[in-house]
Amino acid sequence: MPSLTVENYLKAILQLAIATKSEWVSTGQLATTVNVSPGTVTSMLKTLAESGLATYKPYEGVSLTKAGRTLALRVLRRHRLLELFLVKTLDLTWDQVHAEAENMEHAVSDMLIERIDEYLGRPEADPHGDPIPSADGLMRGTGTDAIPLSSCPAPSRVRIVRVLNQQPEFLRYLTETGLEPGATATIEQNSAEGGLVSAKIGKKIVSLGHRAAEQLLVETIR
Amino acid sequence: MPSLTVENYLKAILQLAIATKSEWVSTGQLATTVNVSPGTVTSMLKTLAESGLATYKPYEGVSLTKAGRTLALRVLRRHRLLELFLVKTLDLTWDQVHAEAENMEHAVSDMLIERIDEYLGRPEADPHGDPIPSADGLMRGTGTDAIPLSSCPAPSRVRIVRVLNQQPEFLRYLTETGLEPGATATIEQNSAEGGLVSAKIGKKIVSLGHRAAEQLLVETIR
DNA sequence: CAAATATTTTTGAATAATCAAAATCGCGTG
DNA sequence: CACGCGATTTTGATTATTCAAAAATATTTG
Repeated sequence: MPSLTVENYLKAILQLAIATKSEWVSTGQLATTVNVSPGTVTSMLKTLAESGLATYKPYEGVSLTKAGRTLALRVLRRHRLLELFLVKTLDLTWDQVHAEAENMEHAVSDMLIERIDEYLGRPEADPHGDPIPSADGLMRGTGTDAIPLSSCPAPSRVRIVRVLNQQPEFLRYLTETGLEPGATATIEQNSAEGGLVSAKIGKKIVSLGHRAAEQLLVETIR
Repeated sequence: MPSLTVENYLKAILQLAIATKSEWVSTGQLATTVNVSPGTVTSMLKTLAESGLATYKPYEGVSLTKAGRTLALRVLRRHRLLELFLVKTLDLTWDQVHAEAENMEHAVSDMLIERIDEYLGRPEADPHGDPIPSADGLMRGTGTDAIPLSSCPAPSRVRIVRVLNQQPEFLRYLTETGLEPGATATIEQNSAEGGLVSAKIGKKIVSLGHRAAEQLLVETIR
């Protein structure tokens, strides 16, 4: 069984690969997200390569092998099901569950995860709208036609489907302003120059900088 | 924060101290329950002593300090609340939850445990009848007047309150025979010579060897 | 009470994960 | 195309946890 550390590296590689839309991930990126020094990453990459979990090309980067990807998806699945489970059973808020699931994801059995999946009715996404990989190791619809709020044309109506940033402060801000997955809003203004988007949500108008708006994926409706 | 390993040693010391009704625990006992070699235990005991979590006397054994005991009780509390939580929310059986909680107990925050405690209505015991230490670090009523089934006089009526052995096979056997906490039974026979106890539970008569009957704590009723 | 036995500690070594700092590599610019 | 800078890898060490086997200490027994 892979150690907690290995699981974390694999998960980080997968998530970076998805975020950057590139199969290969650099040592530096990994060092930052796993929060260790670059040298540590290098030696871990050799270990992963030896275990057949990743392909490592010095000075190039890493990519996951089939086995590595499967493992990483399993970790992600555990993480996301746990998040949703905690929200549903204990009413934790979506800004609390990420950190909690981060620890628990390495400590739960497949059997428990299966039970949770069943209990939750085989959900497709976690509280942030992130897709939950299926038990057979497939990443499901990555919010197929979802686009960043930052790139929505000025007069349009959208539904928020996913939030990419998991920082508690950010999430709490979204809750305050009503910008949660499932909510619908009308884009009133979107100026590239000013770098901000204004949307009417309920009766209020909310403005967000593009930096923040990029973290919200939405679907256009009607 | 104490490592997972340290937490496990502390928990084991506490449980052995309780089980043997002696403050001091020997290196050998610990080695067996933690499942490492005796030499490993010796070195860990020095570490625990240095951290102020235990008092170590070479060739004598260890005992927990106030700080060590508090920490150990917190681990036990997490373990037992998790067990009950899994049974209540996901319908796991009592023979499944021990192993699961064993892993999870090191990966959940105090906040989560508090939520679980609240959700469960501040329970006093886990599914095996083991008392749940309180949030302020006190071990509550250890089944005060409970005695081993093996020492129950022949004609008497008892209620099962606690099961000391957590092995899944044993627990499943108890479930099959109906010998679960809360159940009541009538002792029909108890012979020291034959080393077995027979009890009528519902309409059936169940016989148990003394070895097994020692693992069941009961209260005399009526 | 001394020899045999059991328990505990010491010793020497291994593994996993990490760091800081030195050495190396690769690429863009003048 | 050489130079230099930023990214990456190496090197040398450290910490935590573990083991097996040797040495030391306790305990039991004849």
